[in-house]
Amino acid sequence: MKETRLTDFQRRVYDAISRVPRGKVTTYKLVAAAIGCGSCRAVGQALRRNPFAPKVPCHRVIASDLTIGGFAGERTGPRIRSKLALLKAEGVRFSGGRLADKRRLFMF
DNA sequence: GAGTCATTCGTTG
DNA sequence: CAACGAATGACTC
Repeated sequence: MKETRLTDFQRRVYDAISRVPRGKVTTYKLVAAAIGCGSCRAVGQALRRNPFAPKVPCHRVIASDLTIGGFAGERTGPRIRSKLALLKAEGVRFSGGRLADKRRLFMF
């Protein structure tokens, strides 16, 4: 059991996503910019491990291209399907694997 | 210490 | 318009 897995960076990522209201989604780049990181990959890294799941709605984070991005460590597969279904259940509509309404994007 | 990653941007064909 | 490679920052083994 190691608690040291949480770094200052990860803490900011989870905090940023945690403040995203239900029915809205955010992008890796937005989160990265919100925490002050120049790399969007670092954000995905934190979500991929997601030690705070499901406390942290990592499924509310999509790519800046409005694409679904990834989920559960997979960029594609049945897990992504679940992510889409989950967002849809929250009021977020996706079309062709991309966010139908960018207005659902939550900006910090 | 090196490799990997759920990304993004820019350039080239 | 489409596709590929390079860049970047952090995490894990």
